Amino acid sequence: MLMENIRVRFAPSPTGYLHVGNARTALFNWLFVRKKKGIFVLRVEDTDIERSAAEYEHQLIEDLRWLGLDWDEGPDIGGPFGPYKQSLRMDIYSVYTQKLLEEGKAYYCFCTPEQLKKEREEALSSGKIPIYSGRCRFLSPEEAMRRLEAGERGAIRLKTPDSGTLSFNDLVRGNLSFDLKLTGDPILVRSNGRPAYNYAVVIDDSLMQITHVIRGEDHISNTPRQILTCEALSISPPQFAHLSMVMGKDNTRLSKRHGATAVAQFKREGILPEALFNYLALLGWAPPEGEEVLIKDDLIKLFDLEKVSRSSAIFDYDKLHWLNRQHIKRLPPRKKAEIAYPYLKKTEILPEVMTEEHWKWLERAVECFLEGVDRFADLPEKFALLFDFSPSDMDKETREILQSESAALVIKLFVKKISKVEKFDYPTFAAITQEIKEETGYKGKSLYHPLRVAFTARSSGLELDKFIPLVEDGAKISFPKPLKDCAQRVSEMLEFLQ
RNA sequence: GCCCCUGUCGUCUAGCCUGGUCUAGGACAUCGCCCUUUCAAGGCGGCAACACGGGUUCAAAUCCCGUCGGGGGCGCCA
Repeated sequence: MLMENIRVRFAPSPTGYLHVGNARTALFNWLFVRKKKGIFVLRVEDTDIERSAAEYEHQLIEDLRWLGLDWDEGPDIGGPFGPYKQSLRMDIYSVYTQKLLEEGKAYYCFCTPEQLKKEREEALSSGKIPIYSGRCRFLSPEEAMRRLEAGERGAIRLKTPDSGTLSFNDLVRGNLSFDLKLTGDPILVRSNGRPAYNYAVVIDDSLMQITHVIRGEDHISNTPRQILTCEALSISPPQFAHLSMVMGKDNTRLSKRHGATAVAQFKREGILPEALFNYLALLGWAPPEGEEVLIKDDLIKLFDLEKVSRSSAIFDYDKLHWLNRQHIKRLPPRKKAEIAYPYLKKTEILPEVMTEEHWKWLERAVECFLEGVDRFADLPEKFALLFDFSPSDMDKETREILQSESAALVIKLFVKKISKVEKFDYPTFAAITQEIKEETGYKGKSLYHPLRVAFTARSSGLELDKFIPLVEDGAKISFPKPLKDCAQRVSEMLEFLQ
């Protein structure tokens, strides 16, 4: 028997791709509940038919799973308190609505949206409180019935107190209190018969026995309304915890113009799910010990909802990238190659069908190039060092290296010597350069720099002890675009020079 | 306009509840040095913050008040 039966939920509406802000909310819920060994519920809030789409719902589930979250009850796996989609729960809500109407705790409102909008604007411009006037509150039930029967469509509102204070304890912010005269009668059911968000959540959370509601700060001012609804329904409200918002660099809500915001986008760029997971957990929370590179199990152990920051946090792409590098490093070589493959196949560096020989080579190549790479999507560009060798496209800096006094001689000698060797590898390279060094007296930069350029047509890149074996072995394997070996490269370079 | 939340290095934060141990700690970024046949990685080091103004106190980042800044909300959106 569990001492406390903690149940939390993540309740997104399928109106767009999963945003990192929402992902963080989901993650904090997950961390909290996994630590407490409770139940995580996924519920889809699709009461707004105009904006919801099935396509988004699938994407949402996929993104959540990719991030590494799992749930114990949800629309895709069912559970004892289903259905887990609000659009499938319409008849449930109406039972409660009937009850509230009968008890006189809710009433029909026939004001039109246009009328309400006008009133709101007038109130705002004259400095008054822009809340519902309560005009229909005093309509008798008989009058309401009459108008309904006459074909008028009405929304249903909750009758709320006109004065007093309502306060509740927020798990991250402490005691919060609100002046009830500033809270108008909220719409429970829209005139199209669909429940409004604030109403549906209350009923669903109660029926699904949710004990802790962990959500964004933008819901703080909804909370009094929801507690009032609980009271009308005679149910006890859950505990609340409101998380701060995620901002962009300019301290406005994180949006597309700041960079990637959708989980799927980070996935596409080659951010590891464990890195995004790790980063999101660090956004507004810090582990007590100081070590920040953490995996899920560590995070579950260390997480503490009450230690979550109350102020908003700016999303830092640099730190995400750093964490990504840290997590990439921890991956076994084969895994890195497998993740890298799609990115390289897409740019036609690697073939559709990979032999074991390809994989082995790729493992080595990826191991070399991944150093200092932020995301897997940056890899094709790095591989160009191997696959694109064109002396005619060299940049200014590279050409200058070739114009140094040592360059022509070193390359010429090298071509001569390499033509005599059976098998070229790094030790051979070392031997040849040693000979050139002795013959010409050139050493260090003046010796190696021209050779680097001769091999790569670039002034920087991999270290040659890594580059040479990779190219030599790669040249023996078939690729969509063949890999030239070193001998060929140097002679092409010499040709170009003359 | 009104209400609510929030304010420690450029950024994420530790410390704040339970004043002194804070000449404010860590991480990212940045800068410098080392390593190195370039770059990166790695190692070492530097720069850098208690929003402001009043109180309370022997003593305030920590407690109180005010100001200012930032965010959110005031929907038949969620």
